[in-house]
Amino acid sequence: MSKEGIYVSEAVIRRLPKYYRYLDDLEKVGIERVSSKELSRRMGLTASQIRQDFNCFGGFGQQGYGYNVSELKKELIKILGLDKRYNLIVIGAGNMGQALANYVAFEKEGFYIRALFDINPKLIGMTIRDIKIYDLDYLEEYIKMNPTDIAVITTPRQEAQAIADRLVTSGIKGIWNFAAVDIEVPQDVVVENAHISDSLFTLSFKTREDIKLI
Amino acid sequence: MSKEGIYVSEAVIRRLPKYYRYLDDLEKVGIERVSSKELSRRMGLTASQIRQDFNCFGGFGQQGYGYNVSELKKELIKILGLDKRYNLIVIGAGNMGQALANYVAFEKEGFYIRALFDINPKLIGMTIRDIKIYDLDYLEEYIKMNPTDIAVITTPRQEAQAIADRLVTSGIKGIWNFAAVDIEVPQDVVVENAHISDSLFTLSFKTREDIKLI
DNA sequence: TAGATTGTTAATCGATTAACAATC
DNA sequence: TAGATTGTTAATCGATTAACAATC
Repeated sequence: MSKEGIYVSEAVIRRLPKYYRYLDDLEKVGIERVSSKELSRRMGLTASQIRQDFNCFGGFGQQGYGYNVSELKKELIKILGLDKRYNLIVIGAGNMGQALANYVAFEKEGFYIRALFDINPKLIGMTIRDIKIYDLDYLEEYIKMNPTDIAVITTPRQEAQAIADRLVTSGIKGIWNFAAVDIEVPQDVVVENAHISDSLFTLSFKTREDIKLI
Repeated sequence: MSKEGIYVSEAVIRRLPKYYRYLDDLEKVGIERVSSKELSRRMGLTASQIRQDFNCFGGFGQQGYGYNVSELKKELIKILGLDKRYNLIVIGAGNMGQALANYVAFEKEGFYIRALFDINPKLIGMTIRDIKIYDLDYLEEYIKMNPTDIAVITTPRQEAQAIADRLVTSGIKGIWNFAAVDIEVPQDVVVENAHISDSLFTLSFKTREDIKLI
């Protein structure tokens, strides 16, 4: 962990939440230690890969013993940034926006949805679990007054880029994008796509009987 | 396209829906032809990769011309299996299940949600856009009487594996899994995960300032 | 101590990129 | 025809896997 930063490939990043889930499960059933071999058996990865992945962030294991489950889980929490609290806003209070606002489990991990925004007059003023739905016009002013870490875009795809531009101008550095479109942002802004229709199309592709996966 | 099947890597598969989206956009703004170079500029891929990807499925282009947008889009529809209709059922009529049932756009691509299932007596009997919520006990009988292509799991994670087992026993071959857990199924059943909490954790990781992405 | 398992280096494998002949 | 761009082969790059010395 040099001071100049840790370099991590996308492939490793995608596996990190999965490690966290498995470690959490192991801890819940009371397992105290786990070897990379045992973890590889459970997760369907190779032991080599698991050790390589963890070693991006430092050596958390002990020769002859393996990894302490609780300790490793704690490390993963730190690595993923789940030891912090995040203020979220959701742009678009339709089906997906409301579903996210209703989903309480994110709070357990430190992600708090503080406000929703929409242009629909029928929605504006409503609350979901005490979370207010504001007029989209109020977006910039809201952000100015309320420090916000992550903005979630659940608008129709046509609106997504314009919203992203406004978010970027307002200083938002993390965008979780549910709109089925790739949005362009400056280098210092992180976009994570949750393209669920892409996921569905992938499934329909994989159910083709003439397709063999490599 | 040999009769023994097409072999496609996961990396290629993940790009297919993205190609489809971009081709759809190009068609919508009236662009008739596109070269791999132009498409690479728009999509942020290399032209080489685009040509390689398409050539998994056959040569759709023409030297000196490029690709005909509408034709290529049609090919992608066929490749992704979006020229067919799919009957879907959703297990779990909570936030996410209801949001999916309310999301009409999937129907335009051939995905029809036909029924929801839940154990909550307050939900059973309700309808969402004319889609009935059934008692989960009725799952097997429903599938027996109604040919179903894809089952969507939006239950709490603890229930997901048991549900998957029942779906597999009932002959379901495609599962779209929103539960934050990896489910085990026989080889001939396809699971596509929509692990949105993993996606959020990835975002929180990427917003760490000491992290450099490779 | 002996056995187990890590951290890490080296080897392999697969995916991406480059190059170019074929051809529209 | 000349220019453009594909389809495809070869070169490169990066990720995964294997191997093993270090050590608990």
